[in-house]
Amino acid sequence: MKIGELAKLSGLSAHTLRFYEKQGLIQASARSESNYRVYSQGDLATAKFIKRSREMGFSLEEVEVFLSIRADKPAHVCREAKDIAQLKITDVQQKIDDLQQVLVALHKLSDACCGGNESAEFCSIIEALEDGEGLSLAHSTQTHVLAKEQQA
Amino acid sequence: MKIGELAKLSGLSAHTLRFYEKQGLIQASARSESNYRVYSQGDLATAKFIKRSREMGFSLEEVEVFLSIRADKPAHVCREAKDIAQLKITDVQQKIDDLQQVLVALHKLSDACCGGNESAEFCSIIEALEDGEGLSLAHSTQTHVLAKEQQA
DNA sequence: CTTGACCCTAGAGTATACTCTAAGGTCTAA
DNA sequence: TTAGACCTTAGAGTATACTCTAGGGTCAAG
Repeated sequence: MKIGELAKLSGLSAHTLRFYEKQGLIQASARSESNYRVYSQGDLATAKFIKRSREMGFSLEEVEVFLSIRADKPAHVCREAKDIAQLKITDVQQKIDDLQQVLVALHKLSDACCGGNESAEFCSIIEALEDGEGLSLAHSTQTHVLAKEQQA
Repeated sequence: MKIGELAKLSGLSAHTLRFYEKQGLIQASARSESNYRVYSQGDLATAKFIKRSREMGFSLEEVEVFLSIRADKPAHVCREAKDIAQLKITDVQQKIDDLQQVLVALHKLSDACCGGNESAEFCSIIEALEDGEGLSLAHSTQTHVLAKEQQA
């Protein structure tokens, strides 16, 4: 199959597939006479493997490791895969904890405000951000919990 | 005070303060003869305001709105501030929900694996990523929940 | 009068993962 | 034969928020 079909079947875009190829994650098993990428069922499996890994929150770098384990399983041990998964779990748990603290602080901020068409002269949100009272965010490992996610 | 002192007192770096100035968030109230930025107590309050807002998860764009409300409160209403806070709450809650789903899937993935020095030939992590069974991630509003955060 | 700590600017670099563009070639069906 | 859908490449652009560099000026202490 050509890249368009692989894209459809894998759920990744053709652009993304070419990008992954550049990153060394997946290669077309052949090229047609006209230099089109030709993919096999195995390539489809690989594409899906990558997609699933990404959905689980693994970075491309981590996916690369999984792929190399997958490519030669006898040469690797379970620990290698589990270590990555465990680190990711810790990471995700930390993010959740941080976000939960932010959420509590946000609720405090928001709940105190009437939210109406009243002048903001005494808006409790602005006031709270000004004096910082009652908004304590226990310091987590990540200073700017959300900073890294605001590209959504 | 000069930028170094403001940095110390506000907890923002001098670099960041200059960056925020470029973004129009904060201005030095004056310049010295040698063209050094000179900040007032009010500027310190503004710097802290920005820092607190960032810690609450607001983007620079959102902080800008807060600052403009703060700069002329009578010209604004509470709703403007509360709307931003509410949107952020929804946003954060969504992120938490998504991460929680990822966490559950990650646990499933990891718990099934022995994690030992056994050959990865039958590693359940790799297998699960291959066939995608039992890893269902209900589709949330954000396809790649973690994709945006992996710059941590 | 020199050292070291500070300050200035404009602009480039960092992180991650795409996403798109330009300029062109290929293929299929009407 | 021509439109339209597909494919190719290299490389630039996008998002956000910094973070750093180069090259230079300022200032107080010893």
